Amino acid sequence: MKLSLTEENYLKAIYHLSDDSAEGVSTNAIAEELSTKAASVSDMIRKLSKKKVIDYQKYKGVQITEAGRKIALQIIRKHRLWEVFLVEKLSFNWDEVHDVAEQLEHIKSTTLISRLDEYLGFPTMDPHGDPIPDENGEIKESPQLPLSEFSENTIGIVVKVPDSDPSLLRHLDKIGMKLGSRIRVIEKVEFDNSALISIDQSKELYLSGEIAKNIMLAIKE
Amino acid sequence: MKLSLTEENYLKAIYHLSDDSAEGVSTNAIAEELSTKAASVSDMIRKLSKKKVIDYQKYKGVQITEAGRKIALQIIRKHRLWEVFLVEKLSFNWDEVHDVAEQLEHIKSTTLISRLDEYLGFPTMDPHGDPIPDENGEIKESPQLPLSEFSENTIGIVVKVPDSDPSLLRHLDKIGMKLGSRIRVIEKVEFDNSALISIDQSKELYLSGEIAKNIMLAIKE
DNA sequence: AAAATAATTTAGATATATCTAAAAATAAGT
DNA sequence: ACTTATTTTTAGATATATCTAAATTATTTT
Repeated sequence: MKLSLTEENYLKAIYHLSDDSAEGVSTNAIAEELSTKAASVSDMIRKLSKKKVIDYQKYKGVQITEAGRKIALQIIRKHRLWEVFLVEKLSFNWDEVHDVAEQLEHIKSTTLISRLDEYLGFPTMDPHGDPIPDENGEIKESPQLPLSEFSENTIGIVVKVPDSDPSLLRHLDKIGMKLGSRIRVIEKVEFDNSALISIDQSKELYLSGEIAKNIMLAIKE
Repeated sequence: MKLSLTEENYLKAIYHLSDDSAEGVSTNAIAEELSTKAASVSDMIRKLSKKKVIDYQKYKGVQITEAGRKIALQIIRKHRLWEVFLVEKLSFNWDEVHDVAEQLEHIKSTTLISRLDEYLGFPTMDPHGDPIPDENGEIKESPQLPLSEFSENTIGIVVKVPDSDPSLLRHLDKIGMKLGSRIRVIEKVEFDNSALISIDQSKELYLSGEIAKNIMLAIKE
């Protein structure tokens, strides 16, 4: 199955939006996600439907097919492997990699991506903690909870932060919180849902409830 | 200056064809190079001319401008740096890298390319021995001659082979001749212009005049 | 230098990806 | 259930990149 760059981006958007609800994905939601107009989405939907990567009935929203899901996962695999490369090998900060990875994910070469995977030591998650699907599209997710729901005196490893908000990523970078950081919740403040935490057994600071809700931790202890 | 992927490919083709002669580059030559039709080239030429990356008068062929040359050299820089990456880091054979590099060269990010350059140790030539332009488009070329013109008992380092012919590249790979190989011309055969050579002070073999003409060596001794 | 040949450009089509504005279908409010 | 509002689709345009066929310009041959 050969898809154009644009078709790949649509399919990826539809895959991501499918996670949010079991319902079909609406035309407007896709338009919003891709910063385009509903009319353009309608056109593309018909094309993708003809290629059997989505199911579609007029006015009923779309659902990704198994074939489409496989393709989307391979694009996501490439995106995340390139992100690991950029951060680990080229010393990018994890808040700088998204735009470049967005381009690199469309490079066509199965040899390239399997060699890259090997070169990086077969990583299982990208620098934001998102899991990297394998060649068959399988994902191994570890059990995780938002920091805000951790109780006092428990420890977790940062495994996921939203990669969509640069200002949050910059802030986390500033306080020294990264993927893999060991977080201990020392004290929870009832009044504003903030929490006193320690990062990597050294720095202690208060984290607002708003931020805590966005940090996913793998349960450690 | 922002160019589309297609515009970049046209400009690169025009740059390469400009080397061959001091004359302007003909429409047909560009069409041939890009496996397209003269009519399409005519259209694109007008576009590139409007963007001031080439000079053009109807029916008179095109000449690349200084601005165009700078852009072409940056694309070539990216192409060759990626080739080094593929061969040195991902263990590609040097006859496998062209198609992938052809895609990677269009990734837009100055940070990416300067970090990649640093990561690779600021290489001066790609795996085929072609020089890598610096950020300013400067090229440092070392003095070189085809193997066929070396006299008996002289030594040279393989610095360049045509990257356009996979069958030649595969053959060179098979006989163990690579970029950087130390070649000694032991004996020249007058009858067919072949030559007895040694590769890296070990393997000895006869090389046809046809192949010898295509191997560029830097003069060593 | 006129005729033949080759190269190049234009005119008109097609395919992709997008848009705005209008029409049609669905969902929501009373 | 009927009107209103929202969502989605269609119709018609625009821009890019391509093509074929015809017209035009340049070059070569005799």
